[in-house]
Amino acid sequence: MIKAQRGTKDILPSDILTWQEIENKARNLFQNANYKEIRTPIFESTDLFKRGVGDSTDIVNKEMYTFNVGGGDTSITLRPENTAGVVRSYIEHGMDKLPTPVKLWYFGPMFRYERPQAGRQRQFHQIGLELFGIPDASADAEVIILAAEFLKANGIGNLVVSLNSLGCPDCRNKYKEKIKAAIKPYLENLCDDCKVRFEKNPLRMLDCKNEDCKKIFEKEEIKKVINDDFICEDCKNHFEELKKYLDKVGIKYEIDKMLVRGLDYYTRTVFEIKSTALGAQSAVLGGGRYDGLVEMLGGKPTPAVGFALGAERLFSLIEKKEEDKLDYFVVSKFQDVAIKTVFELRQKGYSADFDMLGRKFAKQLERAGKVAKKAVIIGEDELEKGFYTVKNLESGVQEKVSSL
RNA sequence: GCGGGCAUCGCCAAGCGGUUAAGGCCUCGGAUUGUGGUUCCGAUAUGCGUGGGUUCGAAUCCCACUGUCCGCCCCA
Repeated sequence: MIKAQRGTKDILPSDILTWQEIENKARNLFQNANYKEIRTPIFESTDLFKRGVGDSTDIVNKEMYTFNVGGGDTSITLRPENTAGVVRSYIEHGMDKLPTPVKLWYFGPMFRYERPQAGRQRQFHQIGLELFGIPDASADAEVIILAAEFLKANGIGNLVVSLNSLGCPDCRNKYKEKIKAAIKPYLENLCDDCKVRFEKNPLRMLDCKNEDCKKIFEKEEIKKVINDDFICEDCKNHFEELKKYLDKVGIKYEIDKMLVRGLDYYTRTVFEIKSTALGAQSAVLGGGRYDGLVEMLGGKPTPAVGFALGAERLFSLIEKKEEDKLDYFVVSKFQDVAIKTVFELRQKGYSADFDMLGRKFAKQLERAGKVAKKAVIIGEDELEKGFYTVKNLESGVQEKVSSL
């Protein structure tokens, strides 16, 4: 038997209403906020992700589905995330000529070759949005507010946003050097991963889960450097402004100096929303500002901010939507009459179905009782005298009507 | 890439070396040739993830593989 590939899942009819509900809520909320939906291709040039997501990230280094096509001279990759693709589209279609800001949202499958576990699949879905052209913290605030609103709309209450600022490239580089200087004496005691990170991407050391590394970062002298406000005046003001906006709207947040996201393109604001109900993969949603990405991918310098949300993780947190019963189930041994009646009911906008196997009366009614609110009964009497018997299947009350 | 648990019908699940592999749900048929959601009866795994092995005998023990779940890493 051929089975679904490892790390992929069928979304079955029993779950589809809940999925549709998630998508509907995103569509309503984001379109109300003047975001337009964009659908970009599932695969892109491998180069886009190498440059966009970053060569030093795990995503690019070991998790991409990459193929050589066209006789081996074209390398394509199944998108592991969608920001790079949306930015590519933004540049390619000259969206910088559109009124500022340009606000886009998306929903679709992403692909990462990882070991599946709770809350992690190889094909998974993300809902996200991107806002282009606004350097002011009001843009960061809007994006975070929409993220919180969206979760709230899905019944996730009491959420707290983890917030941090990574600074701009300038202050971040200075910060990196300071951290490296502080940690250097302990370099030998770090885990192997952190030794590599020390050179390639020192900030990601702070995310390390290794107990020995954690202990080192807990040391007073190092903690002081980490917690030191390294960011420049402009970045600091930007961050303060953002907090002010969030306070004004009443969004709860906590500053997490350790929050360092794993994609290279983030600048200044980064944020994450977690749930303890999810197990090890606790992040439901993550995002931040990426002021350098558009330029890095060949566009004009354009500030931007966005987030992405793991739809499967959200799905596991929310109450499942039950299927509604049909308005009518037509019960009759005359199949031609049944099919015509069902057709007419549907034309009037009712949901309706009938028995296609010519089962006997009791069985048809049994089915009706399971799937519908009302049964329309059409037998010899009804046919002859030209009326319908409508039975309310919840109350058992039955009445004769001349039309439906 | 590295640890640990688990794998019996569409779903849940008993079985723990010995003749025909419980049970429940769902599905299908009947009791009941026009009144269901209550009840009763019947049907549905020659097979227990796959391949080897141990044994007179294996779903039950051993090995390998595969899958899945949980964790590490990383991320949504």
